[in-house]
Amino acid sequence: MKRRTRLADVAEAAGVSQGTASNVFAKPDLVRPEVRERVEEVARSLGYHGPDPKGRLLRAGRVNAIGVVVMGDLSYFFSDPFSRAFMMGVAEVCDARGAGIALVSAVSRDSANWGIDSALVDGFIVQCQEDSDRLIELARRRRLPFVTVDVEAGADAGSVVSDDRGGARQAAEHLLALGHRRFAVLSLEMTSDGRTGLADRARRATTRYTATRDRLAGYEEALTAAGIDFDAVPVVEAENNAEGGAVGAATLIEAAPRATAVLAMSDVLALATIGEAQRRGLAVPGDLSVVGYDDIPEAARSDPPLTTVAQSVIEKGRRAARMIFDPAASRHETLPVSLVVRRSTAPAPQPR
Amino acid sequence: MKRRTRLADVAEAAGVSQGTASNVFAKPDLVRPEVRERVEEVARSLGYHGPDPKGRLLRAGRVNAIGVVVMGDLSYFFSDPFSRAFMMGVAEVCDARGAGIALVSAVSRDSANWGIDSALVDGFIVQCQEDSDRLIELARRRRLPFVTVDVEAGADAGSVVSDDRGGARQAAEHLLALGHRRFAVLSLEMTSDGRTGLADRARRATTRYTATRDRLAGYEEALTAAGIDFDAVPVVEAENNAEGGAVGAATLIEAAPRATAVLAMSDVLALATIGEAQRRGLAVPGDLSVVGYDDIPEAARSDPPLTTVAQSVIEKGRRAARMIFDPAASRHETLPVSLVVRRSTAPAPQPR
DNA sequence: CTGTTAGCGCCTTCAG
DNA sequence: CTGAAGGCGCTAACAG
Repeated sequence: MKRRTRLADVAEAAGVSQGTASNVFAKPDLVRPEVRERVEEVARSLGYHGPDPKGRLLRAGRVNAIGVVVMGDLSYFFSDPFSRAFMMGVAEVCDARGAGIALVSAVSRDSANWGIDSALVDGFIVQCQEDSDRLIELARRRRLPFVTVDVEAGADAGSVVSDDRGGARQAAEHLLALGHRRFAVLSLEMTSDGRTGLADRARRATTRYTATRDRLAGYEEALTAAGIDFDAVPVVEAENNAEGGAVGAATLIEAAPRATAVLAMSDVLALATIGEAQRRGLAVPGDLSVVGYDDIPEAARSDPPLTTVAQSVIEKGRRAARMIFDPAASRHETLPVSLVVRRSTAPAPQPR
Repeated sequence: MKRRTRLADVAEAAGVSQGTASNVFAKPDLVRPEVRERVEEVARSLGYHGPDPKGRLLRAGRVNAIGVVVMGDLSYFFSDPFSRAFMMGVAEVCDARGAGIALVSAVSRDSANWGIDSALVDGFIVQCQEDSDRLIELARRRRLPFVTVDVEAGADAGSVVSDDRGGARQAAEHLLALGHRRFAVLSLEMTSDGRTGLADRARRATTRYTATRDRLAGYEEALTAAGIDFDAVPVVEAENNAEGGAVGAATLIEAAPRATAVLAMSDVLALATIGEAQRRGLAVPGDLSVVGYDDIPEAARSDPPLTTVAQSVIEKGRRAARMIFDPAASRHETLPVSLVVRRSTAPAPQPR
């Protein structure tokens, strides 16, 4: 036996037309019971177990699944807590619609691979870090609905972003309200060149990662409005993990020994800063106040618990998925953020 | 404009045959540069951005993606650490092959939904809980390669299981060696009826989930061998999440106030037990020793760090995925488990 | 109810 | 190198 049996074989063997055979499986009520049974009988004896979705697909045009394009490779994706929270939101919406989720890695260049070019899906959700992301271009080529996350991609795509600038501003305003005047910023990476350390104004102007850019802008806006010269505030770039944060925090504390407040662009960096400060005998928040960003679960359990800016990653996933399914829904959403005040911030110490 | 432009339209507009147009995109070297450029030019002006994978699929027959059938719904899947680890293994293999991953929810009943019947994939990995799983039957109908995880499905399917019974026995033997004699078991669910709470012998006899059944058998084997009447050991069934675990742990502690050792069938349940014990002023391991199962990452970071049975879930994922891609690979594998002793277990407190 | 017909979009022969 | 033709498996539309 060469070929897998298909619907036409069954139809022929049962002496009915292909259309009728199709109905036996897709719309059984339309077929007279005796005919139906004969066809089913023949199908069984031929080892045919129902129509192949591949054929149906071409006809129907819809896959009933959406593709989620992940940065980096698939196995990193499953190890990343943000992706996970995001996917919970996406999955919730897909569950409700009976849709599937296909994971698409961004690293594939070869068109033989399963990638944005070749994935069988009805639409894409693309997580990006830069406005001009190559992935957006690829997704656009597919002419399928797609939504970008954390980046605005233009009129043809939906987008879900969170109010990074506003969140950063709130963090800075909180510290200003506590009387702080001498700040330092521990920044996420600005672009993909792997550079870390003190970032001067020229370096900051090259920022391509939107989250970094917007949070920086938010800090600047608040401090400038309070009459502080932002160019005099040291900004240190660090890799967003515990080690990178410790290195960055050390650089920061040495560059700005008189600072009383640190604005950290992520909780991971903020927690590393607290650790480094304590190692050097600085009390948090007694000598140094620290504000983070993200509100990861660890933020509530640290010592002291971290004041931070909370964003709902799950909600981001929900909105993104909904945009794919509801073409009528709003195309661009900005999710609010909120400042969560815990105990890593306190009034500025009195100058002596 | 009614229809999306397709390859045939481009070919016609460019005055070449469809075959040539196809080659322009799939095998550019085969086509004379001047012709190629003209076709590309026409394609651009028509807004055609390359062949649609849907058409290719039917011809090629391969999707280049595997389906992972998850128990329960998709959003639960992303919240479960065990699934996450498993997927890291699967993803690693898929990355290496340039294959994609499609998530298929098991709950779908409607054939219009994306389910095992309709997913566009080249093979399935099915995580099951019961031998006679309905999912296995559905997967078999698709006539695609499939492998079952945690269950042996028969000759036509591969399978990857781990030595649950042996692992459970080791956990119990460890506690016995520490001198414990008064045990309690916090069990995973026994079947799909949603029931939780104390499970008597009759209830236990109805167990359909293989992991639950085998671990229970392992505990029983070890305790019985040590002369302990397993029927007198309270067994509480709980949902495998933080809330369910807390409820179950509370029930357990109340049902067996004198127990010195808890055998928990998952780390999630074990961690919940530790939390609940501490909330009630019981010291772990001073008053109560707790052993988990799985060795999820959180187990090493808990307070106290959890003694548990490690199974390499990542490896399970790797093996399962490899079986799909390599029809020649061994079809049935049993992965070993190992006891990881940390600090949630200690010698039994002296009876007073 | 049932049969016929005509594609869905593409790729791959096989001739030229 | 290029063109013509057939078919991958199925279903919707339309006649009987």
